[in-house]
Amino acid sequence: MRVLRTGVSAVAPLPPSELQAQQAWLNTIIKGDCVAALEKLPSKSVDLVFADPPYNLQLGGDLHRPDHSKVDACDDHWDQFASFEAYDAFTRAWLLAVRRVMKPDGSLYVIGSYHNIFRVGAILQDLGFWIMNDIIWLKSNPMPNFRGKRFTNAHETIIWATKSKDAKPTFNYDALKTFNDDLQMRSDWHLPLCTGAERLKDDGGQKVHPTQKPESLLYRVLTASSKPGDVVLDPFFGTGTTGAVAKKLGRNYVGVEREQAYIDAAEARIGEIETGDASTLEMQKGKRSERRIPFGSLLETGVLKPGAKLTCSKGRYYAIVRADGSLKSGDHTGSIHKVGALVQGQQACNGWTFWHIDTGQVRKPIDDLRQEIRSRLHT
Amino acid sequence: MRVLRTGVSAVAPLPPSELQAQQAWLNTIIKGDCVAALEKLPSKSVDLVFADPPYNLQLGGDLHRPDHSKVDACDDHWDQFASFEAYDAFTRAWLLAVRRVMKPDGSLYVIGSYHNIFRVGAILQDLGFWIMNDIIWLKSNPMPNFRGKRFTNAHETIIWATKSKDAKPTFNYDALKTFNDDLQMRSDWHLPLCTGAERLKDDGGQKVHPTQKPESLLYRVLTASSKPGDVVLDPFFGTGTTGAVAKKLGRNYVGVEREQAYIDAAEARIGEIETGDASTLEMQKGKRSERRIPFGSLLETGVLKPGAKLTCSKGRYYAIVRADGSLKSGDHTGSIHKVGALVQGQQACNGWTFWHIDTGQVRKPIDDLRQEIRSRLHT
DNA sequence: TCTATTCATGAATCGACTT
DNA sequence: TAAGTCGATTCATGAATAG
Repeated sequence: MRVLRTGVSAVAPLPPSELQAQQAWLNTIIKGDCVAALEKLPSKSVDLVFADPPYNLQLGGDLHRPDHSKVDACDDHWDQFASFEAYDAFTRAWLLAVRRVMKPDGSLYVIGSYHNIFRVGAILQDLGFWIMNDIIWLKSNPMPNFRGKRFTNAHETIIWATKSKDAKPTFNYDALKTFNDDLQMRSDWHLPLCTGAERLKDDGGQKVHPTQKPESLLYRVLTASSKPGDVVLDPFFGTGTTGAVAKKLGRNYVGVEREQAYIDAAEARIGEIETGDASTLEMQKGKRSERRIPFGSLLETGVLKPGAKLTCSKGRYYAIVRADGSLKSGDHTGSIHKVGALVQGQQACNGWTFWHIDTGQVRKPIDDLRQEIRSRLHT
Repeated sequence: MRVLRTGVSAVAPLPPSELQAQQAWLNTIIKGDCVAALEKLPSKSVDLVFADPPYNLQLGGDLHRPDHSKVDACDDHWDQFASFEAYDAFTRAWLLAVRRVMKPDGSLYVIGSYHNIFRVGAILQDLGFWIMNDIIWLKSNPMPNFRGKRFTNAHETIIWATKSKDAKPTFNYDALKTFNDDLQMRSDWHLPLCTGAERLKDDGGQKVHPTQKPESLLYRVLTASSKPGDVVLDPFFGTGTTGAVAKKLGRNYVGVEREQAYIDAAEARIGEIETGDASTLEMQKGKRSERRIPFGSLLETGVLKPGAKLTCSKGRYYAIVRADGSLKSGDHTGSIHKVGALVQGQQACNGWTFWHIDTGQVRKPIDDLRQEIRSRLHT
């Protein structure tokens, strides 16, 4: 087994120095176990690490959707660990290996879900890493919760850490602020899942990797915490999203991956990428559309109180607001929309404009109350 | 020092049983250290716990300076390790105390930031708690990052956990869905900070508590994971947001707090709250909690007659109703569910929504017929 | 060619009750 | 306790298909 593979993308996009040009591992994928492979790299050689380690999901039996189709779960062998202890030992080992190759002012990003991220975060702290932020990737289109037993798991957590408290990592504050319409970039990132043409598929049309990350996510990480010519390491390279974005943005990458199938897909993918003129590249922007205010917010915020009486504009129908945000009108209960439709005997109804509330001498639609909350949120 | 304080709000809002009315600690604030105070409570007596623990018990104020100014604290590895260890020991102690008083199917919510939440989450898992979700409170109006060295820290993390993997916690799925305009509730909650009139101020206009949580946050937690009459514990009661919302929503509360000033503020605050009346506190129920109507009832009541023809929504499949409540479709016979599955070649099928009947010009699911019987039974 | 409808799918720790 | 039965349960998006 060759330890170093020189793939189609072996030429560094932007080697800023003679020294880097001599390093054979730049812009390659190293095949093998993460810890062993990282021993091939010199210490203090990496500016930025993005790590998407196994999440250690502990799934039960099969899960079916309401239409009885089966959910294609992430049940690969590499995600299975015998115990929390085993997962912790694995995590400590790769974090130490990564720590050695990081430059003193380098940055580390680790992504995970509630299954593993708390263990990763605690171990990071135990090893002396310094957490700069935790960042929330909010998925605009997550998979729903089919059984109605939990909240829709609509996000993942990313930890940004440095090697020590004293580190002074790259942080392109102004670039991010400009990108974000002159507002500071926040710790919540609204980005869609990796789907469509970006999602790598095999000949059979099946996804190549169960957990391919969107390029928009890496784009934001690299834009925030690296400079052109920097070296970006991904110790769990998978199908190479990190390498693809690094090449696009004129950064050098180095990946570590165990599965040959993923390496092949990644090399083909990165080979097709051209390093762009950075000024022409555009980050995928978060949705800035006006946020939805659910009816329940009127109760949470106290704008409306449980027991309040709502009427239609003419006072012909009425309903009582219950604490959980449902309405009750005679035998009918349900959302403002559902009850609005039921009392009128119609198929559908916009509860926001149908239901009114009497305040003093004025009867106004509850949509006005929502507007009040919106203006509060904006200030 | 009195261990039990019977404040202005000592009367339980909704004691559902004689037993609870006899328990002196219900709807009181217990003054003292969290672990010691919880020993006064019987085991398995609490339905829901909301905990907002200190972030830095032994770490000093270092971690939380909003201006990120350099701290002159000892930062060598040993001290750092010792500090985290002390925090971990504290966390383990109060989580074990809470675990004892939780009912087997009770829920625990813990809120924190990146400074402490990873340690809390890992310890939760180590102690055998089972994480149901992590929830992100997204602040619509967070404090900006003044120095431009990090992302604006615009969120906090809440962990929802049960005592064990096998627990079956209260989760008012349908109420939350109705609350959220008929979309299932997600793990990201967009809520503003506690400001304005809701924020408790002392005579000098200074905020009474540095980290008062908004009532909207507790409203959602209690709406999700408790029922009217439940017992809600807050082991770090502060100025009593948990108690205030519990009383509003007809839940019993019990708080633990060390600082007399906070206890005074909380008792005054809760004393002014009025509990909503029972009908408005009723939660939107799902179908599962409604009375079961077997298919045979449709025949018994004459809503459906033997020999009736059922079809799927598109009319592609059909079946004949037999007098014993079974269906016959070609060679397939059996229950509405079994025959529905068989004709589609699937493992399972909800016959109530799969099979339809033509009534005049409308084709409607037989579930509607069941609904008619239900409403008849209610009147 | 354009529009409307249907279909597929994404890191998921995803029953409850009776016999 | 284990097995069998009943029957509850999904949102956003893009691609494919139909009109």
